[in-house]
Amino acid sequence: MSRNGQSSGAPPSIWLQPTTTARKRQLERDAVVRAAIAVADRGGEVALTMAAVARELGPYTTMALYRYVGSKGGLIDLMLDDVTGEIPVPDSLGSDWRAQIYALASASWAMVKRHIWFAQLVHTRPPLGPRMMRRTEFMLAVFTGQGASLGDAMTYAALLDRHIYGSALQEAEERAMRLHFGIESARQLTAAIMAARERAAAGGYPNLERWMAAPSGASLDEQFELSLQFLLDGITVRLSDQPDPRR
Amino acid sequence: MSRNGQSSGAPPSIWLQPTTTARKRQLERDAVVRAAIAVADRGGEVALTMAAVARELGPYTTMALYRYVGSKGGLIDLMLDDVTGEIPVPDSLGSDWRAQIYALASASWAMVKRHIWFAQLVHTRPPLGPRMMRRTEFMLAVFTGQGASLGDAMTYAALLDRHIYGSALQEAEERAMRLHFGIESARQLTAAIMAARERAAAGGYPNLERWMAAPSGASLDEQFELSLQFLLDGITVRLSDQPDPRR
DNA sequence: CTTCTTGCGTTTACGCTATATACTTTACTA
DNA sequence: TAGTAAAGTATATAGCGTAAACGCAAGAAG
Repeated sequence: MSRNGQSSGAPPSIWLQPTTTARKRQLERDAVVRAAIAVADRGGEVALTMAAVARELGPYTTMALYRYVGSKGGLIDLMLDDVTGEIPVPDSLGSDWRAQIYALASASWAMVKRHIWFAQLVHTRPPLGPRMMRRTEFMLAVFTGQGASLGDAMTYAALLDRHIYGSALQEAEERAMRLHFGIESARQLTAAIMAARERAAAGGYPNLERWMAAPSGASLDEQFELSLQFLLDGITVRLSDQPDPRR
Repeated sequence: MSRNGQSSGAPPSIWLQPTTTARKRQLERDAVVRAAIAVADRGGEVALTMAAVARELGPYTTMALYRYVGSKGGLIDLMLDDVTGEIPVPDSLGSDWRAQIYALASASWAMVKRHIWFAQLVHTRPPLGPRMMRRTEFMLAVFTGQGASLGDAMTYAALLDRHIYGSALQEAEERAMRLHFGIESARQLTAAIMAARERAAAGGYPNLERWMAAPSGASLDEQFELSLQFLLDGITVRLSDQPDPRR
């Protein structure tokens, strides 16, 4: 009943399985992952189907993919880890912890904007890929290097990731909604906005209506930056409250 | 081709359609929504299928639901708005803006913890429900009342919601993963953790491995609280930098 | 009281998804 | 050259959302 190592249950996370025996022609796996990324970059999470990936690869059937990625979940694991590799992670700790963390967060933000599907999928799989672990390890090293306990370090790392991926999710879903709803043409867009605005007016929401009439405020990039600084400020205070920079 | 009002395109958001003519026996809609919420509360997003909702209602077929909610998307709209109604929103502005926003954020957090599916679904639909609009309107009123521009007010509101829903998403997905992977029994859980930990050790991630060996740090509730305070601190500074509390 | 209309709920059907299983084909190795 | 292990295909299944057509029951109109 069980397919391998793990005692039983259900699909046991591709990271926990032995590396594919890789006997004869290991020219694929990477190609499959690359094709899947291309498909998802183009159409987001909804477009990522096994059939679409096979089509992207050319002369292959859907089932051929299963030889290389085990399941769709496994493919997603590989995709997530692959693009996480686009984020540069320093090899050693620098003198300015905040600058290093800021750079990591910014690079992460740039990556998730390139790959709109990332934020939609990252929450659905355990983050056990080597590059994802390396990235987390770096953050932990930075914070513990500043005297934080391991628990606090993980708290800070999680808090920053939540912000990065949360912001990306917002952008991704907005884009998806714009595609998926009938809002291709500008005419339909304004029509939809006007209808929503009327609802706001009728319901007695003056501020909301005013905003819908003329959406204003920081761009998502600026919002990202702003919140990031808020969070880094908070972490800074907590780190300096630390009894003593130890180890 | 088009079903009603809106010129064309695709499912035009249930909020923008005329309220159902409500001629003969309008005993349902609410019952459908309640049943759907019950189903999703139990099994999360993945369990929310039209068939499951019909089964929950008892003697109805799947297709019967479509008379009342138009589509699955429409049902989700109604569910999201319904539970948003569980968040108390003050009728007027108090003297302590931070306390009011804090209370709203805390109540929102409590709600999304009760309804694990909320964070998974809120990003997939435009937030046009009356109760969602009312909640947003209140936040805008608070911040503009403190002298913020409308754009800044929306920025702050969005930033807080991102944190609330992002935190909820993390909790929801962790729970979903625990259910969906073979981690029903404690034995399997520890086995999975140990395997992951070995990967961390092999990869040379000492901090990560140490943390996996003995996960520590703030609970998700404490993390939520911590980040919330960071964000409120940041907003406070920005509000007090405002030239003058106007209007 | 009878006929007409209207809308509820069901039935049937379609296209799409992931993927288990069994098969054929290919290519390297002994 | 024969044997074998892997690559890729064909087929089939269960579940999903939902379009379309239908039977039926209840209120309105004559």
